[in-house]
Amino acid sequence: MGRSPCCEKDHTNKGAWTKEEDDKLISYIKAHGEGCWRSLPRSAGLQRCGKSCRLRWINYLRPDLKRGNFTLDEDDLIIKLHSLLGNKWSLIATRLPGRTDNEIKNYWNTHVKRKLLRKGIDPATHRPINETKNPQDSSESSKTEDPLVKILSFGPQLEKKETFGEERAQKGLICKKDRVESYSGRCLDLNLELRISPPWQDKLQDETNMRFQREKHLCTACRFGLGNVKECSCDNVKCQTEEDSSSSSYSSSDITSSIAAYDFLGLNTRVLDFSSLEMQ
DNA sequence: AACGGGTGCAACCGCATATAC
DNA sequence: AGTATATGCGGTTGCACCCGT
Repeated sequence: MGRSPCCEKDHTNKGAWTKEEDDKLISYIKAHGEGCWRSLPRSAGLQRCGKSCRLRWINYLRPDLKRGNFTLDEDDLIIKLHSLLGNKWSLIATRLPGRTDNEIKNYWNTHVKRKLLRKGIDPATHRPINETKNPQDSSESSKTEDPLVKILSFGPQLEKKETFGEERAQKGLICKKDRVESYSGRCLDLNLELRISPPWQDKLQDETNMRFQREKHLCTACRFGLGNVKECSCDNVKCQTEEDSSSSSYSSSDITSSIAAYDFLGLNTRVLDFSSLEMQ
């Protein structure tokens, strides 16, 4: 025998939460903290299943949630992160404090998708729509001169339900060399189920950290390496100059530029340095 | 004022993985 | 070791609201 059931499904409410239910949940979690969703409903006097309580708390009641419209910066970041991570909403949410995966997912489906389509970009592939229609042209498309397209096409499009580490390891496709080489390509071996290990190359780490500090002061377009194109909303000369010097390193195909590319996305390598991650 | 279509978002559903028994 | 539930995640749905006719 396994565990006992978490709740009696016959006696649970469904649908919209009432103010009273919200209050009960909030006061219970304030007193006892999050977790143990299984026993929470009964202890809190709620006729809901634990799963529903968890969802309500995480997506709506948590005090640290940032309500209101998404800012342009958040907008950009979501697009860039999605180009890297695909529909990994929870992962994307970790880079947007105060936003939940559900909120980002909804925002993506209702706003961002449409916005990208209007710009002629396929939201699924982050490539121009006419290019997406002809997938065998991928080698050609990588030669595009448009830096926006370059960056957007940089990340992998994750296949649904694919467990990168496991599947690729089984196929014998992954080794450290492969991972390093993939940085200069399309990051096909980006493994999201990794564990963190000490920095793999300190010098590189320092450089990217310094860069991150500098770029905190730049506009979004410049942070993403677009300072010398139309997308730059920053009229700061210093910003433009810095971008000029950095974009050259970005265009090279070595690993330094690739990791720098991640930093353009605000993915400070202290948090998301794939080079320092190991396969499970 | 009534109606219908479009939109946004909270909540549900089903699945994969982790974990307790 | 095997089984069943808990948890977490992404996809989908349903409803309230808005707006144009």
